[in-house]
Amino acid sequence: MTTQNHPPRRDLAAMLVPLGRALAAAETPTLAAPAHGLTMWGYMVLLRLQTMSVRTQAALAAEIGADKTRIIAVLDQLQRDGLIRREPDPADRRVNLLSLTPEGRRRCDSAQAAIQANENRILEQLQLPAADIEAFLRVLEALSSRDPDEFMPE
Amino acid sequence: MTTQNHPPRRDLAAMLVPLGRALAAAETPTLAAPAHGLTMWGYMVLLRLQTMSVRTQAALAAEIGADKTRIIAVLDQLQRDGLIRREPDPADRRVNLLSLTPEGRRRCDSAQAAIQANENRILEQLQLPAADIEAFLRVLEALSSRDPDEFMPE
DNA sequence: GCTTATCGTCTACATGCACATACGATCTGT
DNA sequence: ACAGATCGTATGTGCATGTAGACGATAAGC
Repeated sequence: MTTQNHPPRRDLAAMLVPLGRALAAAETPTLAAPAHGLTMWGYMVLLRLQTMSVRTQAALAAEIGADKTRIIAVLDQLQRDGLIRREPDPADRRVNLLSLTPEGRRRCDSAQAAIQANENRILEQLQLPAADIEAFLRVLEALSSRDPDEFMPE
Repeated sequence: MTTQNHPPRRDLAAMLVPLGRALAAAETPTLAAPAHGLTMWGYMVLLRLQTMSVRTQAALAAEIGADKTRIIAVLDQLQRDGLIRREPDPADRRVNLLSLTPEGRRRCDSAQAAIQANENRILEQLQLPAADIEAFLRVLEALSSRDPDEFMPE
């Protein structure tokens, strides 16, 4: 490797924020389509519960970067649509055990398939080597799994 | 018909949006520090003008993903601080030619250096091969330079 | 000259969200 | 049994932002 200075690069946040906004805007119509009928927040919740069920609403909210009070209406709607279960924990009846219903999992998978198909199309448009794309996803995954506090300067 | 040997991956937007939020939050205190005295929007404007001067405010707003009316107060402040020039185009006196002052360039470079130092620290924490990081930045750059309209599904 | 369009600016309005607070139900420690 | 903490919920406030319209100055086409 040449120990040259990197070419002047733009800031991560200055690139990531508009990019995230643009991709989210591109997803919205797909999610809102009658086949899925999801909001962005609702989809975020389903995605999170897809991995594993969550014990409290506060924990769920923190994990998807939402306010504790913010997701109440979201959960109400998802439950009304029969996509999630919200049952009080028999061991601690203050907390709600949150999990996906079979229908919720189906809806989430279907929406995710449509969205990832579009994302693959976008990535292919870049005309970059597949190895680059894979490295990109690896780094992105690593960054996402970090605790945001570690980003703060000392 | 894509190859299916990838592990199930999360959605790009679902990863990028929280990540961008976290990085932006980490940048804010650095920008607000007395040495720089910048808001996030002000910094965005400086970063954009750092590359090249822009002919109209509307174009600048569109390029950094802001509203046309949104950046007026931002430009006012930057001009008051002597960081940008905003002179009416003699060829079309409706539009304002926007450019960085030497002091504006200095301030932008200084802020950017502080921010990128922190970003480099974050990237190193990931303990991933340097080639992965470089590929990540390449793909990110390519995605950022795309027209957001190309992200929309047909 | 007249009409139409564009740019920057200003104003008003609606919205989405974070933040704080309060309350009832419930759990925990003593 | 009692005090304090926690969880879900409801409510209000404030801020940042998007959207829309109107205005004056200016430009371009007929």
